[in-house]
Amino acid sequence: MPQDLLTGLNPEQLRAVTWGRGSALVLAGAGSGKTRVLTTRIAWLIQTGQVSPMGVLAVTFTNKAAREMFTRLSAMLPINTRGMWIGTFHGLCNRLLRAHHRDAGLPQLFQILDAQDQLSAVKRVLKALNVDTEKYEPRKLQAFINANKEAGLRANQIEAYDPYTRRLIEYYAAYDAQCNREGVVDFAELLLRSFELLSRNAMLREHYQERFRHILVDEFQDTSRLQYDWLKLLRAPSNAIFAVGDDDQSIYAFRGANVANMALFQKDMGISEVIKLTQNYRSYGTILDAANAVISHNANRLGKDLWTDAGRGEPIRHYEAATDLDEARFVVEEIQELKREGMAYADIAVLYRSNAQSRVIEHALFSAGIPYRVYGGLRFFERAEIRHALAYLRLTANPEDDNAFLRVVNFPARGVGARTVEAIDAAARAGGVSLWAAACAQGAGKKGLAAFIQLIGQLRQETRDMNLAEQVEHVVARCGLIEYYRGERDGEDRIENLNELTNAASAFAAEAESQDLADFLAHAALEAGEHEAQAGQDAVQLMTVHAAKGLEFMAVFITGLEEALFPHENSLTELDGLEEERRLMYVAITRARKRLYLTHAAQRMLHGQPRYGLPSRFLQELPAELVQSVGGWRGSSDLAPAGAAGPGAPGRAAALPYPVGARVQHPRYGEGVVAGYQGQGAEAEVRVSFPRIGDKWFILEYARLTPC
DNA sequence: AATCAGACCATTTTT
DNA sequence: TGGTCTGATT
Repeated sequence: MPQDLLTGLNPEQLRAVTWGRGSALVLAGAGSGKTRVLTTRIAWLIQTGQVSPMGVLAVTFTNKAAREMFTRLSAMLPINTRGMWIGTFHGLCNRLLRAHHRDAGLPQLFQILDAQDQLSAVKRVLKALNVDTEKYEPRKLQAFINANKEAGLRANQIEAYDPYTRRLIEYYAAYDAQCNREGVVDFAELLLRSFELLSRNAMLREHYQERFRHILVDEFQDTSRLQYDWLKLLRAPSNAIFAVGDDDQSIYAFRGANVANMALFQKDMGISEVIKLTQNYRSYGTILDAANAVISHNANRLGKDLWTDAGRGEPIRHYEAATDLDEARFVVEEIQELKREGMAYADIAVLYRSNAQSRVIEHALFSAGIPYRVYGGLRFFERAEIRHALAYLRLTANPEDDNAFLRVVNFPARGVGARTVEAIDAAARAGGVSLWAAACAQGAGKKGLAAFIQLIGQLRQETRDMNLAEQVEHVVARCGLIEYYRGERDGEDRIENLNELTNAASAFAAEAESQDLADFLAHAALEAGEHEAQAGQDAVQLMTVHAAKGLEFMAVFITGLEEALFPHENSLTELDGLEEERRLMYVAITRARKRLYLTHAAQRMLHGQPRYGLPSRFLQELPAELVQSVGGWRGSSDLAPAGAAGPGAPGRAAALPYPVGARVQHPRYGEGVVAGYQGQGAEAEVRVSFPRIGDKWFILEYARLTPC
């Protein structure tokens, strides 16, 4: 009964869950029970008979969030949630396009290109057109295509005012033509194609509009222009969209996310009043105050402050490291202390702005014998051996798949060299046929190629009557990859992964109740799998701040809080870049439940060069009373940064007007940090590092520096 | 076909 | 600094 569902909700949550007046925008702060609200609302709508399970469309950004929703919903309602339309934008579009492939102009078994596949497809297009890839870089073209598709634009809809862009448009068109020819779609195409399908086909559109009485959107601040338009297309005027998001956690603008959709949504739907979830169930007061203080420096906000009734908690700890090594040492020592106090390693996260920062910390953790896990490596379905195996599988399903063909025609090596492939490619282009067809036409003579053609044909035959897991197992066993990796030095792991692929297939078959190879391949593309996980192991979590979004930890270290690093220097030249960096800081702070450490290093090795950074402005934006300094190199004389003791440095530190790392003011360049000294006596020079300007050398005697 | 040296580059990346 | 990519070498 409804009371059961609704007990334990706070007034804000209750209001959101039982919202009854059309579309709603819910501003859900970090840790405010957003997922709970979303799933409870779905359950409530169903339980009160306002909608049938089939009348709900719930959209998320990640597979993880979608799974979470399924799980919670199953726990709340005695219904079979399997057939419900809950999923990622891409997953749901895939579903839509499979169901209406004919109307969408796609083959029934269309393949999905992931980012890597797409890049190789782009390269092939450029090669076929004889384009100078120095001038038109494949990656740039890929980004151009995706950005435009995500804005809802086909090649012929883009306006160009310069010849360079006109060329890009031309290549975009050629790329789309190639994809159509090969029956493949990239990620952005899934969305654009289904958007076009629905906008062109009124019958279909009305059918789904009629069906989805309630549309619910998670992480609404991350929707792109096209995703928002897609949602609007699916909504009949009489139906409601329930959008949940947090503008303060919008950190993916660089990937096409458009926070402005939140304001636009209010306007489009005539929403006069935003529902705000501001009670936080994750962190102590001090941490929330810090988060509120930092984010209050942003100008363009819908506006909300988080609060808790959990009490103040501990102060935030700030450590000023001399160097990145010192920072890592501090992190390790504190982790050891936390462990001694009884905290599990897995409850501790070390966050950083960019991946390059992980190495020093990893090294320190490794040396100390502390188990750790780094997010952000290759995921299961992205590994080379898995992609090879999938390519064989794709060829058994559809030999015309040129991407797959090229990937494995000579892997493992079977004597099909570049010349042969070149010839096949030329023949295919001349005849307007697939590489497979061209290979079959001329393959008889060439030994290796004949073997390949025979192998694929054989695999095709043999797997015809097998179930999914058997197919995968058979292809993996027979395609020659196992033998190849057996001969490799570190091939055992790869063989293990290949065997794991069979398990992945049976797990998929069970979960999705599908024995369809195409479904499995789509799954592999859409859900690349867990990040390098050793699940169950008690290990410290290392990740970028981006990767930490949505997660929480008892203790969090935010490292590298230096100007030019966090906020990142590149962001300062981007439109609203600094605000996005600040939101990133906000996300980072709100990951911590109990204890939060902030660290920065006066000197850090970057690209093989020492860099001297000022403390991040975000540190200054924190109210001093929330932060407790836990020491650092300034406080103890034995921790001078490496730069001070190098060859050429003056013999006696006392003779120096400023210690290395001191903040100084220059009349021309502004505020900087003393980075080092060189030379003696009258020739002594001082190096000062200025943010955004770089390092400058001054003759010590004449340098117009003042301490600050 | 595989290995190696040198060039080049270096924010973040749910799908 | 170190990872990746390319082109030359064997």
